[in-house]
Amino acid sequence: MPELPEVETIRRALAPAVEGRVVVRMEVLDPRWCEPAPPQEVAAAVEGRRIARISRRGKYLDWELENEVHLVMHLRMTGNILLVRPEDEQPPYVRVILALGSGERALFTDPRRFGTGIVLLGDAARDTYFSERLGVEPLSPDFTAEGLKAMARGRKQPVKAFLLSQERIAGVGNIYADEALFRARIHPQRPVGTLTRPQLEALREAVIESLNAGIDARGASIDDFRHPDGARGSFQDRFLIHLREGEPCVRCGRTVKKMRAAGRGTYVCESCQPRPRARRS
DNA sequence: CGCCCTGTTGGGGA
DNA sequence: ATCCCCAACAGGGC
Repeated sequence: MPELPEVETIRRALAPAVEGRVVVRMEVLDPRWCEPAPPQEVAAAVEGRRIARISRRGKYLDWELENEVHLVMHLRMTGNILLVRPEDEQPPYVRVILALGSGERALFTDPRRFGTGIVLLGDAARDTYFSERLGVEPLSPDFTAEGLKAMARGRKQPVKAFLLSQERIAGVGNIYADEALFRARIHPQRPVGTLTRPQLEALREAVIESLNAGIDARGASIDDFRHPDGARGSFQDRFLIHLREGEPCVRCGRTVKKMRAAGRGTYVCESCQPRPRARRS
């Protein structure tokens, strides 16, 4: 579930509920979560600190605590944050517990245990961590056609792999990449360097539209995060192309195909998104 | 019932 | 750069 829109949804729901509160205690139940740092070291850096702000960069969630202590989380594929009251039943797959006082706790749940967390001391350390891994925020004014053009120039890399590379554009995952390519009518295996200026502009707009559609699809109420299935809305309803193998394309009616691109399952309408032919860059 | 495949992520090695 | 495998688990198909 966590691509940029899902993490942003969690951030919006969580922020008003936890900002200003103190992390009374932190329990890391799965040591792998913060590897290689020892869980008690992570807990010690966090405990007793007030939560100043919940922010997001790419698919990372940043708990900004007082004194520039950052608890940076990545939910990977199945991670989620739940806010539970004392009387609530403990949901399954809890990996980390943040006790916020008065019995309320924020839980990091994750069936597959791919999710991770790290403590970064100082805003500069946080900035470095992100800038080493993440490129432009697609929903920011920095995401321009000129920038896209510069990044794409001369590259033979398939456009889908390009969209998925977090070091270039931060936060676009498998589903939204398919969605954006469908909206822009571009085939996933098209070498990114061969895209025309109008196509790059269409792609830029399609990325933004797809991400916003994901964010808007759901009201980010904190109540969504008070039970185990919180914020996991019906998935396929929000997407025009993803998980539609064998079904008619919503635009032309031809059958949606499933293929492999950039190592991931990829859905495409070969009529709306014609296969690349010429091999130039 | 059991085996095999797939997957919303990213990192590492060939 | 690029492909493949891996992490750990659930769910579906056969």
